[in-house]
Amino acid sequence: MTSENPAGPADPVHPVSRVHPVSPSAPTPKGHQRRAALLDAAEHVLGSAGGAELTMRAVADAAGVRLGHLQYYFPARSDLLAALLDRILTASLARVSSLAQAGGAAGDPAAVLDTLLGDHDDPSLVRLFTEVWAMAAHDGDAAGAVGAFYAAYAGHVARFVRDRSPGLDPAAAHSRAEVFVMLMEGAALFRSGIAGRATPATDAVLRRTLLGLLGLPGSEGGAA
Amino acid sequence: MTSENPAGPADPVHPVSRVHPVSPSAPTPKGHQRRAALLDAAEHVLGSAGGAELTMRAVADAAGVRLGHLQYYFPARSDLLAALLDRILTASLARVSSLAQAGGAAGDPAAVLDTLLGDHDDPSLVRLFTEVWAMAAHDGDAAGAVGAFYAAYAGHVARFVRDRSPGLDPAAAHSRAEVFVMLMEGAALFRSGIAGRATPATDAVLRRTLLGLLGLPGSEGGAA
DNA sequence: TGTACATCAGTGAACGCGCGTTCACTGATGTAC
DNA sequence: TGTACATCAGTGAACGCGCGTTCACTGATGTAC
Repeated sequence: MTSENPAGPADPVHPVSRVHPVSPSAPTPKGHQRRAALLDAAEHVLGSAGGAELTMRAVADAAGVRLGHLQYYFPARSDLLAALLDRILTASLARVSSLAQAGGAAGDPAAVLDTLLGDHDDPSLVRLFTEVWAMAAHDGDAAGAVGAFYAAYAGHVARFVRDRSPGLDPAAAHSRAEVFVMLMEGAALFRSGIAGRATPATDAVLRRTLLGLLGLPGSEGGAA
Repeated sequence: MTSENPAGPADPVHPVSRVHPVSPSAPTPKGHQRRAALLDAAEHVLGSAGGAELTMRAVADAAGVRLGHLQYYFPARSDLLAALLDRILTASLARVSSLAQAGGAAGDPAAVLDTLLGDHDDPSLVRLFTEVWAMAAHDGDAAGAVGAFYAAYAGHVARFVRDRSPGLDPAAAHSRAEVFVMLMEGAALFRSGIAGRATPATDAVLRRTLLGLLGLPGSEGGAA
C-alpha cells in the first residue's frame, strides 16, 4: 500500500518546523484566559503543597493539560515562577488598594482591619506568602518584586494614616504604615495555624496596636 | 591462578553484613561532634542557598564528607531536616532565654531590644527562618515544633513583661508578649533586605511600639 | 597485657525515579487576497 | 465567498541529570575476658 505518487496532490509538508514560537505572553483572548487558568492551577499547588512540589508536571495535572502544553505558555519553570509571583502580588495589592480606598476618610477603619485580619483565616493564602518570602530570601529578582509590593502596600496604608491625621508629617505617617505592615505580616504567621492560633485576648491587643499605628484612639498599652 | 584452598588460613569473612546499624543518635563523643558538624553544614546550606538546594549531596560536600557518611548519621533526608529544625529552634530559644534572664528585672530593656533587632542584620539567619516558616506551613510535625518554639519565646517575653508590670494580669501579659513576637518576626522580613530595609525613622516607631508592648514609657503612637 | 569480637565511623558504587527541557508533530484559528 | 498560508494551541515521546536511597564493604575504636 505504499503509494508512489511523486507528483501526488500537493502533500503540503510543513516547513522546517521551528521550535515553539516566541509567544512571550498570550496574544489572544483565549491564550490570555488559558494562561490565567494555568496560573490558577500553579497558585493552588503552591498554596496547598508547597514550593518543593510545584513541578511543571504537578501544575499541568492540576490544570488538566499536558506537560507540553504548559510549556507552550511557560517554556521554563522560572517563567512560571516569575509570572506566579507577579500574579500573587498584583492580586494582593489590588485588594489592599481597594480596601484602603473604600475605607478611606469616610469608612470604618476597624472594619478594614477586620477584613485584613480575615485573610489570615485562609491558610493557603498565608502559606502562599511564606513561599513568597522564602523566594525573596534566596532570589534577587523575587526580592525586588516583593520589596516593591510591600512599599506600595505601605504607601496605601500611609495615605490612610494621613487621612486620619492630616497634620502628621508624611515621613512619620510612612514609618507608622511600615510598622503596621510588619505587624500585619507577622500576625499572619501566628494567627493562621503555622506558628500559632488566633485567640480573642491576643487579637484584642493586636487590634489595639494596629489601630494605634493608624493613629486612632483606643490605641495602646494596658490590657484588660 | 584460581587457588583452591578449601581449608585455607582462616579468611575471616564477615558475617551477613547488616545494613547500617540502628545508631539513631550519636552514641559517642566523636559521633556527637560529627553530627553537630554535619548540622552546621546543613544550616549553612539552608541559610545561603535555600531549601530547594538543601540536598544530601550538597550538605555532604559542605561538610567535607562523602554522601554515604552523611547517611550514616541521617539515613533519610527527613531525618536531617527534623534534626536541623530542632537545632535551629533550640539555639534560637536558648538565645532568647538567656537574653530575657540577663535583661530581666534589673537590666536595660532597650538594650535587650537592640540585641534582638540586631539579629535582623544577619541575612542568613532571617533566611533560615523564612525556610522554617515555609516548612511549618506545609508539614504538620514542623508546625508543631515551630508552634512550641514560639509559645516558649512568648513565655519568656511574658515573664519579662510581668517583671516590669507586676500588677498586670498574667493572661494580659501573655497577649502582649504574643503581639511583641508577631511584630518582631514581621520586622525581620522588613529589616533584613528580604522585603525591605531598616531605616532610622521606621526603626524609631518600631522600637517605640515594641517597648510599649513590654509596658514601658515612651511607648505609643504619635511620631516625631 | 594480649586477643577476639562487636560496634562505630566512613567509603564508593549503583539503583530507580521524577525532574526540567527539547523537539517533532497535529489540529484549530485567524487573516490576506 | 473561497482558498492559501501563517500563526496559535495543544500532544506525546524522549533526553540527560541530579536526586534520595540501598547496599556491600573496609578501617578504626572500644570492650569483655
